[in-house]
Amino acid sequence: MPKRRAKGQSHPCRTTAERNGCDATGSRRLGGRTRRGAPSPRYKIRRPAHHPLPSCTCACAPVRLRVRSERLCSAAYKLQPALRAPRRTDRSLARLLAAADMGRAPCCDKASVKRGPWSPEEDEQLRSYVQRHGIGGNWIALPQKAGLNRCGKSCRLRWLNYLRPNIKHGGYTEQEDQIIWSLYSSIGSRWSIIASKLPGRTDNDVKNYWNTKLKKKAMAAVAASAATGRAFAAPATPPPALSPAASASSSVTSSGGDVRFAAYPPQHHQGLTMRFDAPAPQRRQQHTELAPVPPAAAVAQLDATSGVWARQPAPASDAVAAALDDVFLPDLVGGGEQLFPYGDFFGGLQDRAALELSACYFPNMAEMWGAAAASDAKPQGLCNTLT
DNA sequence: AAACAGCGCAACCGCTGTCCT
DNA sequence: TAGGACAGCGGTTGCGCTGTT
Repeated sequence: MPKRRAKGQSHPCRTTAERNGCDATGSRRLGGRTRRGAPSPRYKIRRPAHHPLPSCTCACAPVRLRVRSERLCSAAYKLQPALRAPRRTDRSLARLLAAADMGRAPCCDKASVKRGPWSPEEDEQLRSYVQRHGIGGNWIALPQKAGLNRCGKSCRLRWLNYLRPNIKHGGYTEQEDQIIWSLYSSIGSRWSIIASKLPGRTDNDVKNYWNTKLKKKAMAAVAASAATGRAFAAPATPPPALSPAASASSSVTSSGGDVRFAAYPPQHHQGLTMRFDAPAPQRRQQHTELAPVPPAAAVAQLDATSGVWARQPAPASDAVAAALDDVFLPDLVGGGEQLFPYGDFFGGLQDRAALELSACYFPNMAEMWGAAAASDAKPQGLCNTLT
């Protein structure tokens, strides 16, 4: 049964008493409050205006953007200051301008297609069609062929996130928690990459899981460690060896990944910076030429006696930190100024544990970005096999 | 019994990347 | 080089469920 009721469709029962009595499961069903209009906390976190690049002389000064056209840039800014946003390109600006000029072309006629929750019948219709014919390389055309009165994007989403075989829902293990936690701290909210390391999980599911549960768990752990004055402790359960699939993807350039797992976990880490609400790093195109990054083993050493992560000698540590900044923060940190205010509430501590764990999956950062580039952030078994 | 409040998560929205002409 | 078309991604929304008052 779909959980959601279609927009504008009132509940079949009138009174609360009736509602309470109409639950098919037999349990009480009370209240039901919508939070319409209440902005989510994340919504309030807006990226600040960007700083101008010396090379950009236009009024907009779209920083660190790949916009070369002053004409497009100025036109866009005059039209809508909000267009002053990261990752703009000439191409995207031109498209935005065109959309503003003529009205955005919808991907489908939203008035005539069904929206909202999927019925079991629709699910079966889509499932059987895809199993018989595949996607056919065109989601837009699929609904018509399958006899579904749905938008192609909606069909795609439903299939990838729900109907696709071997999808897992809920029941996250400690190991999965650690993987998500570690990768998030390293690469930010690149959910498709993170999900690709978790067989059966979708990016949407991982994202929801992080936002609703794991983030709180992580924050509570960090807060607890801060309150006790002890260094932050990572999740207790060590990740076992990589799954065959993950191992295969990782073993190409990794000779030490699984070995490093054997040394996990550090019981106490000297400082950890979890970048909650961190902006996603710039996309892979900007990382095709990577800064030289030392192997992960050089990042930190676990003191077997004390269980404490020992700092490297200052020069090496600085070099590592600088290299990592090059990889992760090329557009966020510049001239000693941090543009996005994230992670500060953890006291500006340095993360080593997260790097350690993520290094198990991506023994070095070059491999990680290489994997991202190779997969184009496509989760395993998703679009690659369907489109 | 009823109302309130918090949460989970499916679905949507808007944008970017890529391919092609 | 410009632009159309489509896939994919990450952020956000909002409905239903459930515990509490």
